[in-house]
Amino acid sequence: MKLKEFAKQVGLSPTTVSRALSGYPEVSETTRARVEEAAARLGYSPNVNAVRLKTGRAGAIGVVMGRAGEFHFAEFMAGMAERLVAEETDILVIPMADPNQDDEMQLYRRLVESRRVDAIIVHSPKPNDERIALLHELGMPFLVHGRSAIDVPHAWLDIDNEAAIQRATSHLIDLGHRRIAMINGRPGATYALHRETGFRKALQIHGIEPDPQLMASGNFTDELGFRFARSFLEQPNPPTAFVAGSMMTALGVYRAARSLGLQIGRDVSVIAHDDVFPYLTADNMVPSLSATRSSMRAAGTRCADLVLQLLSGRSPLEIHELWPVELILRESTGPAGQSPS
Amino acid sequence: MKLKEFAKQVGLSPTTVSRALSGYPEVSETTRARVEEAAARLGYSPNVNAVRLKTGRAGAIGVVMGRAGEFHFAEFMAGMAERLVAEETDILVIPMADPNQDDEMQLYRRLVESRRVDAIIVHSPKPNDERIALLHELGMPFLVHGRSAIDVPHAWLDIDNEAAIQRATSHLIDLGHRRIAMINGRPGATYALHRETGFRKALQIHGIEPDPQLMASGNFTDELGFRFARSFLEQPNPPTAFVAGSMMTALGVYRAARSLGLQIGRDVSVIAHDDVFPYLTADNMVPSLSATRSSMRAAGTRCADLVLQLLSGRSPLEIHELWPVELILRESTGPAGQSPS
DNA sequence: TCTAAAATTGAAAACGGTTTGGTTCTTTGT
DNA sequence: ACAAAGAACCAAACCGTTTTCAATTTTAGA
Repeated sequence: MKLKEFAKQVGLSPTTVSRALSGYPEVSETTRARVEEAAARLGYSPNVNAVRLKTGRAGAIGVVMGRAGEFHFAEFMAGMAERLVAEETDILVIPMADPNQDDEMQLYRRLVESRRVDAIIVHSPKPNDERIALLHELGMPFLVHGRSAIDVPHAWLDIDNEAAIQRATSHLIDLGHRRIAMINGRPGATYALHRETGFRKALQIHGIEPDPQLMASGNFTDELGFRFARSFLEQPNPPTAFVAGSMMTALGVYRAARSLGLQIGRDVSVIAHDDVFPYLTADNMVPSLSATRSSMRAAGTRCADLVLQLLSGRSPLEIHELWPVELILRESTGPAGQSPS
Repeated sequence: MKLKEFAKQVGLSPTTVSRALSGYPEVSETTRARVEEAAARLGYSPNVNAVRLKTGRAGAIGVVMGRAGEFHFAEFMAGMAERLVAEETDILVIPMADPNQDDEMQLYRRLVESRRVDAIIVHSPKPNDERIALLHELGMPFLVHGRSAIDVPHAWLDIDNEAAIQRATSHLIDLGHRRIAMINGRPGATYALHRETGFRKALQIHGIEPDPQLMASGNFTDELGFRFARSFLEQPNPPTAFVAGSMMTALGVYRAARSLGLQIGRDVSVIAHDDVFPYLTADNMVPSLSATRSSMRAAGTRCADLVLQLLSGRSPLEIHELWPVELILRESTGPAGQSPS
């Protein structure tokens, strides 16, 4: 059913019908009601592509998906979805071909030029992130999930990784731990740097020298969690506590400790960062996992919200949110005992 | 840069330019080369919205995302992305408001009417799935990931859940297990029914009566895995083996067994279904997990491929793929010993 | 060399809406 | 009662392509 046809049925001009449905004020309330009723009854809805062409709006927010099937991704998107379901806006997932640098820039460039999205969400930014510079230069509205030190105005939402890890580490130190290992996320991303800073600060405040032998980084997988933890624990002077980057990493750390006959919470303490997944909860691990916690889903919801604000004209300069992170203490952390021999 | 303007720059009519770029045969190769060079140099690319309006194509495949942040989802999408990155097709994620039945139908109806997607992928179908009937009725191309018994022609791709679980169960029986528990997925979905059938068949062939007290179903979370396994193991006549629906379920089962001092692979055997996640591998669990394995990512890639075929005219009736599932035996399965007292 | 057929190219009409710039019909103020 | 302002509506232009149909140029055949 096309507008022209529909308008004829209602006995009005296309102009008036269009205005009635779009909520313009210059149409009387009685006609508006009549039009809306008829639209519902006859099943008329404007052709999206025509609307988009005319208005220049794409009606979608773009999210570039990396190759590594990040398990955070689904949660974040579910969160976005929660906010966007009421709007006339969908989520466009853009696959990233290669982790190749140039290609990625090309991808963003083409995405902007193709006008398929009204805004873009940038994930895991680096301190000096080219994507941010590019999007700013191209004039595409965007929101950064995470933070960048780049000198370009941009909207962002991030969790306070530094404070979270500093607090977690301090807590371990307060428990008497002196040799603390850190398994961080992929190097390069700002969040990993922030976490490292938080870690180092906590050590420094308590006069502990960080040991590069106890610091590692890589993807958030149980595999790496295990490998790093195991190799640390097999060192001559092993750590008594771990700060782990993710739930999956923590699973690996648990496994490594167990494989060496160490009891978590007594022989070895563990704190991990928990993005809150419905299918794997820190509370349920054995022993339950102490964690710095921040809901990835909530972040998705809020990011969607902020992007909508951005699109309705709010300045990116006003949109900066730094979320505090909870520290939930459970059974995986305990006082440092005598080093197990 | 608009077509008209660009055409003028190249010294050709918009018609010819459009044809040159779309690969039509009636334009000479020399002009095509010239146009393509100029397009690259001047950075011209057609306005997507205009193209979509004119051609009626949306250039996107729709995937409806349920509320439960399924961890499978990201893998499947990553797989789709792998195939679609080369095409001019993106993935549109449509958030589902409520798990409410009517609402879901409304959602699909509106999605089709809005012409935002060229095709839809339907997940976790039920034997008599209304969505399939609706999409068929509305004439929207779609592919079902999973299977439905509904009497409506449709393209589908599924893994052989029944055979997989039957084989897994048979293997446990061969090892001497007689009391085998099953923790299945959400009731209602065909895949859960198929798995149950496979389970029952294996028992029946060996003359074992299925015990409803040892069968449960629910979301794929570690939480439910733990709860069900724990309650089963605490029964007077506990199971000696488990068939678990997912990796997360298996984590819960492991935990439950450990919490009761049972050793997996000796006191209790476990086989789970593994969708192959980069961040949590069956091989790395302790003890390593025997599993029925099928790559969710590969399914995503193939589904994307099949949808493209569908869109280029292949009949849905020809598109039926049933993937065999591997059974990988590892340490979590062993001969049934004497019942631990 | 001339003509019919084939290969290229272009002009203009869609595609289905939104929005500008009137036009007509009511109100309101005096 | 009359002009001016306001309310409600409409005709037509436009968004940026693709595609039909027709015109022009080349090529091939005799």
